[in-house]
Amino acid sequence: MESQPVPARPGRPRSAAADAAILAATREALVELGWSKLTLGDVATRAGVAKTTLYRRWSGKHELVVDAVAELFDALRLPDRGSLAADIEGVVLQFAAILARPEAKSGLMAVVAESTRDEALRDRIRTSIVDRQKRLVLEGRARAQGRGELPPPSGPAESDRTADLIFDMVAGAVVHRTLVSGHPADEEWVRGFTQVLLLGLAGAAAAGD
Amino acid sequence: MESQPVPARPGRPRSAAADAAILAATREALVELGWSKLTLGDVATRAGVAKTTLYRRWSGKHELVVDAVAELFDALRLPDRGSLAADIEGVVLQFAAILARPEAKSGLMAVVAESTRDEALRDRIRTSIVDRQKRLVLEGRARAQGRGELPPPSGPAESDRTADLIFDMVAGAVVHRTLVSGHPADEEWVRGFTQVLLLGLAGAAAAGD
Amino acid sequence: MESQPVPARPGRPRSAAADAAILAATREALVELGWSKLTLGDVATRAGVAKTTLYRRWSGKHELVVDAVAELFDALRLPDRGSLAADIEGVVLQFAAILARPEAKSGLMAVVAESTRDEALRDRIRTSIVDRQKRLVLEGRARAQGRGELPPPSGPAESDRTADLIFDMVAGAVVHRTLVSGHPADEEWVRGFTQVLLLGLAGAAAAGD
Amino acid sequence: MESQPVPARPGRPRSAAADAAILAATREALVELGWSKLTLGDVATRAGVAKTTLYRRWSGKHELVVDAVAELFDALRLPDRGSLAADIEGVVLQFAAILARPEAKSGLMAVVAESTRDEALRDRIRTSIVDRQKRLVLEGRARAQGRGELPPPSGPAESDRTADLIFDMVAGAVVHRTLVSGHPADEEWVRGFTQVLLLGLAGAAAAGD
DNA sequence: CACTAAGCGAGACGGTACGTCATGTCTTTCT
DNA sequence: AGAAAGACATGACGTACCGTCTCGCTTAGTG
Repeated sequence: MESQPVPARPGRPRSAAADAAILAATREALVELGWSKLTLGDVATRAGVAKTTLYRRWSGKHELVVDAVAELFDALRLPDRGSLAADIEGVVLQFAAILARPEAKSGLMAVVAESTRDEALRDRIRTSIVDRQKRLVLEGRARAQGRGELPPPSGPAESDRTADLIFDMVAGAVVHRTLVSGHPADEEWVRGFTQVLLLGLAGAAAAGD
Repeated sequence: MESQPVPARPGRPRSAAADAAILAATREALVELGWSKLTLGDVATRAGVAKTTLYRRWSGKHELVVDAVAELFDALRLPDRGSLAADIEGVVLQFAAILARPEAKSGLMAVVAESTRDEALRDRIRTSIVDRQKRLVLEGRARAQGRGELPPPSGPAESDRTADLIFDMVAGAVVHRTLVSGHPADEEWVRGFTQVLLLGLAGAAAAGD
Repeated sequence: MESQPVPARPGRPRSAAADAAILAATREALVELGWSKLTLGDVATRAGVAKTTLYRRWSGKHELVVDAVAELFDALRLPDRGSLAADIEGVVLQFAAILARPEAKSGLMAVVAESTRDEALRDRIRTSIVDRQKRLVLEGRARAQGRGELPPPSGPAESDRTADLIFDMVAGAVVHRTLVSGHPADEEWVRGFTQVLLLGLAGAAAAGD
Repeated sequence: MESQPVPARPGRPRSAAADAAILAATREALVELGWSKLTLGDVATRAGVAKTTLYRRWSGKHELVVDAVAELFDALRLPDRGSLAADIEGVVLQFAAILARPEAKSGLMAVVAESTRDEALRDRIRTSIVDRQKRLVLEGRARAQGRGELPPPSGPAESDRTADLIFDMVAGAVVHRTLVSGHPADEEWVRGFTQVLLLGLAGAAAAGD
């Protein structure tokens, strides 16, 4: 029985090790050089790979950096600290810690900038990074509902709109604080921010009745 | 009064018209080409100016774009719509409208990205754009205090911290909504966002007593 | 007689058809693309053969083209037109006709150029092309001696030196006329050239006594 | 009075030193590397010049090498050795000496090879090298006519045809001897060749009456 | 009214990275 | 073991832009 749908194409298969080496080299170069001085030739050299191998897999600097940065955010976990507020503070602190790393901040804003003129890149960012982390908002809400901190789910449309708003507010505030204002998103700041967010959402939910 | 007649350096004075032409050409090129394809040679040509003239005034692409984009945000005004919520909604909508323009979003994110590795650029952004618009938060709060919607000013430290938080939350959420999530920051969204923000701030103020 | 049944090496024997297909494809590519734009990948594709197959038989572009071009010159025949002058004119015209073909001129000069720095290639050219066609000079002289147009053979050293000179003069003049001067080596030119050559050789033989 | 018709174009003028340095570097690279391993990047480096500067003046490797090699042949002089035969031997020996230099032989055949498919290159070779050296044939004949070794000039058409034939025979034979047969065109060979050529021409002239 | 000093348009210059292409080798699977 | 397919390391290609420079010319103030 041919249970695996592997096409078994002719010719030498692509090296799986090369992909990993390239993404790691990309992050390394981002740390050392930053976005604007990162060159694909240099990444290829660091990865011990030819430039052609790199171009065979990615169409350019932007696509490559999206993939390299996306892996960083996969480390995010929703901690169970006993209360909704504490859970949120925990995940926001993790998010802030990732954003504080040079390989994340330098590359992330640059691809967002480019994505304003490149539909395909925008989709790639949304698929690889944004939508993938929205799970945290949904998990957190579900857990809070289980604890009785939030009312049980209402209509899905309302749900989605609120989840999107939460995501934009959390990610936006942390990014702006870190990259634009240039101050660290430390515990104190996160506590204040979370308080405002949760009280505001609670108030809006009450008013929305 | 500006009584001083300028140091009066020897030699031919710099053309004032050139500066304006260059900044306008920069915005035009941002609209047509976006950040990454904008070249200083092209900007110079559009402005009817030699490349040397451009380099005599700005040290590079990043500095030039900061100045070109900064002018856009100077059009922001705090409208008097009768209530704090309405005032905020008004100014957020203006902000969203500017961010929706291609010359703003493409350039702004790019210089922010670069500023993560360039202290001087970070300062220039803060000076020319961020701090300059923080006036809107302060004006809005003062007006609301005059109306009695907010309690009179307490200590300055507390003040600043809250003003910074508000600024990060507003700017961050609108930027993230517009550029990352890719949805328009329209009236409905702004109303929901403002409601959460104000209720959250009020609740936090009450809790903070 | 070739009675030996070949060493009979283990494994799949090499395809004989492949060799012919590759040489034909090489000439075809020379016609269409010329030497400098001919690529081995393209030749392999045209021949319906993998690049590896090609490299198993030839060590590179130069060697391959030598073999492809050498076959063209094997078509040269010494015609029997009744007199030495007419015989020479006949063979020179054939030579000129081959040199006029694009697959010959483009490739031939290129390998000669490369052979100035590559001893092995120089030998290959001499073996496969030059020495092989020197037979025409020897045949022609023998036939003329049979007819009594030339005196019977003298010492072998003298012979060889004269044969070499004739070959250099004939091949050189035709090549230079065709490729450098860019004019056709037509009947009129060949008649004039042959006349000078034969009268010169006769005079030199008389003076050399 | 504006006697010099110098247009005085705007902008920085091209560096004359760069041209000379590039051509010298090209010859140096031809000696060390030969045609096929010569790269324009390397030439630029040797000349202490940017690749762009090189491409601003020449459209590619072939054009550049034509100019670099052409300068070599400008050193040819028609010596006055007292007789036509001696004069010819002298100039042929000079020609052979130049062709024996690696920077000449490697490059010359390569550009001739390429010129079979490139009309512009063919013209450039003819203009810069071939036609320029045809002067030697004409000078030599004029001098011999002055000495009474040759009859005074007849019709110009006949003249040109004979001059072309002489040029093709001399250049062709020396090139073929040197590059293809791979033997040096030394004094002995040149004497033999010149004898055949002159006796042949004399005989043909007599027969052509 | 010359003289000086800087600004200015034009375009050449030394660099650096780009993204593509060809070379010759290798690693697959199939014959 | 040969062959087809195609990935791979290497390195040159020709182009584009960067930021600097060197021209000749213009436009002020100053002596």
